[in-house]
Amino acid sequence: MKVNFNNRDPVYVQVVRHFKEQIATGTLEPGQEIPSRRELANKLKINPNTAQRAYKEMEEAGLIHTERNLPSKITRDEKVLGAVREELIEQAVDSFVTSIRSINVPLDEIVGLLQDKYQKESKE
Amino acid sequence: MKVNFNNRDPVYVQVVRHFKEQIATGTLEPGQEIPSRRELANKLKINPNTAQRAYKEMEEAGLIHTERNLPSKITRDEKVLGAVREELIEQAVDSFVTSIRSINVPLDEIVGLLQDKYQKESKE
DNA sequence: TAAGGTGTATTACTCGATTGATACATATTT
DNA sequence: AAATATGTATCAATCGAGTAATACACCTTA
Repeated sequence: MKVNFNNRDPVYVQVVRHFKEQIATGTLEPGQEIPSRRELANKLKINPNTAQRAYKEMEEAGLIHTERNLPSKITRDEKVLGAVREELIEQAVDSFVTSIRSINVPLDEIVGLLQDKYQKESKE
Repeated sequence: MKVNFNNRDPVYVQVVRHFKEQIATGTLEPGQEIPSRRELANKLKINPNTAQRAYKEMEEAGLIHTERNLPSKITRDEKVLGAVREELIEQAVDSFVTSIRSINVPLDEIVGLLQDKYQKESKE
């Protein structure tokens, strides 16, 4: 468990994003248990309330379930789980298309740039 | 002159972005005069200081030049002008690649989505 | 000369999101 | 029963970006 925090976005947003990525890539599986609020807070060196806020968002989005004091679990709802990946992708594509179109960049040029950068520079 | 403001980003950032887009697409030409701070503020219904801040950013970036009280002008420095387009594109591509890669989306799938959306939905 | 436009600097305020402190009920465990 | 861990709710504090108020020097022009 490791999250590369940036200084722009709120911590709780980045935590949610991180879980969504884990779900989208299958690293987190349906029904899998996740750390408690306080445990997560310890690992990530963040305030427990911040962890709670992230979990609350995910709970409301139906991504996780919590019963009493038992460990929260990733939902088994395939529909919800599938939508996570689609949502992340659509969001990225939409925002990208908006940016690019306002500069009138030909599609060919874009695809070329993407191919260059996609596999490359996985490092840093 | 019309800027579609959103509620996320600071106004002065959006103003700068707007000018950069105009430059990148050639709508604003080298040496062309731009409105005074107060005039722009009137048109866009924003505070004159906000306009000033946007112009200051552009001045520091070398995008515009200001002499005394004369109307500010778009720079004639071709190097700077060309870099604007490249910067906008690179920024968009980088951010997109980062998003997409963390979800492990195959490049083929991406290109398909892009082709669908790029020409489409110019409306809304 | 007076008036009105310009760019610019300094300062203050606002305002809201984000984070943190604290408390409470429940459940489990020892 | 006591202790500890859990989820949750409420409230307070912070804190900094963004915006605004104001003033000043300059120039042009009427």
